[in-house]
Amino acid sequence: MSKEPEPRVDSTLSKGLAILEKLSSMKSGSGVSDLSRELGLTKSNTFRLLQTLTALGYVRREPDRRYAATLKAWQVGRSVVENLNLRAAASQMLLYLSEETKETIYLAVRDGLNIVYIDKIESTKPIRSWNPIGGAAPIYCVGTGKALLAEDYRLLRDEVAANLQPFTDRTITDAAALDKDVAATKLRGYAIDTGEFRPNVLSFGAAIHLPNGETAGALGVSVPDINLGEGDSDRIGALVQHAASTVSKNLRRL
Amino acid sequence: MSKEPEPRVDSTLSKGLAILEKLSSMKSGSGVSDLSRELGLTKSNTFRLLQTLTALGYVRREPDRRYAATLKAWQVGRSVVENLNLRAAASQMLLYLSEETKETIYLAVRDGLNIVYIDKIESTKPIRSWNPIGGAAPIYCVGTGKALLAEDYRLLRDEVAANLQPFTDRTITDAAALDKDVAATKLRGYAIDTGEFRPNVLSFGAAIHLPNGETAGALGVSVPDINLGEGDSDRIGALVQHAASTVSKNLRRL
DNA sequence: CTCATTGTTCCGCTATATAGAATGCACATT
DNA sequence: AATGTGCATTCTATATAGCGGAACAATGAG
Repeated sequence: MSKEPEPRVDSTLSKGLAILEKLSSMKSGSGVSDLSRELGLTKSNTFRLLQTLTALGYVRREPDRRYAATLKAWQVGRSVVENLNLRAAASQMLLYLSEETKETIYLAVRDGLNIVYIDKIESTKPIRSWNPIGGAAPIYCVGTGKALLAEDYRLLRDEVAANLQPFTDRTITDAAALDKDVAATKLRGYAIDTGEFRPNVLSFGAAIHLPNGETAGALGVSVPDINLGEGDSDRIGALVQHAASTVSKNLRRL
Repeated sequence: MSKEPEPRVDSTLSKGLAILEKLSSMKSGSGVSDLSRELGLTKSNTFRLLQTLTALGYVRREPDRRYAATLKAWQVGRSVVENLNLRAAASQMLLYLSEETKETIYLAVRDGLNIVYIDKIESTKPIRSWNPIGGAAPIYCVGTGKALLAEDYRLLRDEVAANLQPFTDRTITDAAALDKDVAATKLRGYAIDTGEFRPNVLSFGAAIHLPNGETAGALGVSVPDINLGEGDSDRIGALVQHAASTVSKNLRRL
């Protein structure tokens, strides 16, 4: 096996970010001792890093002497998304899809070999397909992901094909099937996931393009299979495709 | 002169976060040299920190060899907001409202087409308007709910309008009246419930916003109509509105 | 009043992050 | 081709920044 060059990481930075992540994921802050135990750091080390994070505004001391994450991390992260102001550009079409299908609508972008949901509208039907905003999924098994994969397939193929983990019994697990599926997606203009990530949850996705042809993201509809009647599949696919191309046109005007 | 405890900061951590912030604020990534120049760091230092950030998933190399922020920072920030303790941020203002009005004060968030009370302060007056913490109410007939409804009206209108159940003889039951009421709420800056959920129990509500304008929740005052004298309505409405905007500002500083 | 636990400070040592120079790459310009 | 420019990346010797551990303070419980 080829030896990876093994990236050199600054321990201070990674510990600091680990603390930040930990604090961000907790409802109410934590004390120094707890934190250090959970992260396997010494108390004094943890304390010092917390001081730094506090000075930088990422962490605040609660009146009860606990440490808690501030909204600064959120503001930083927000500016990342803002710089792709996709949400604004896509919101009307998400709404339209929601009204037309009454199912759960997602807006997603690619992040390496995953997709991340940056917006969604809940299904109004009792059975929901649940996925949080900010959640992630592998690019090769959900509708939005497959749409994005097809866009950059030459770039991504080898890396994706080398790592096809199964999530359900329908997940694509061999490169040949992947090739075929991507080709079908390109031909049809939108992607179909037949329950390849979550059992019995189907999804449809289509890509959104920037004016220069680059791929900006994808939107999709997620549907529990029992909600899907005869012919619904084609209808939803067409809706998704139309919505995505409309958003792409909107981006031109921005 | 008073000696400030002079916060001790870990330089590695602060430099790393500075890089992250910088990258997050740029539309398309940057090269090592540019970054180091803008931040006043050496190239090799910048390079090393970028390696670390990449290994931790906060930064990615674009195919054109530039470095760009991933959405990880955003995901971290997102979880801050999700775990954000609105109760803590709002508690002082709830108390203030309680002292000013002596009536029952509520803090609520939206959950689909209902609102859920996540905190309250009991009225000190003998006649109470009763609702438990954790209890729910339809979004279109109480003060806090109507404030939240007005925020996301485009998204919610059709669904809400399709299901207007009457609870009292004042409950809004047709879509036209709902439109009008929401418009009035928006104009006035706070919502009024004239006993539309419980007979003779009026309420007032105003929305709380995150720094980017997203709606975080709402707070409100509930008043039995016999407690309400001439002019009290305007006074309480103004108080509620002011309290909500103060909490919103608090969130900014968090 | 202990005793137990947490937050904070101090300090000497060494692993760590650093600066700066050297190397390697890609592409213009001649 | 040959040369030059600007970039990313690697190397290395050195100073110091960050580290662990233990001491100290401040709580709070029993």
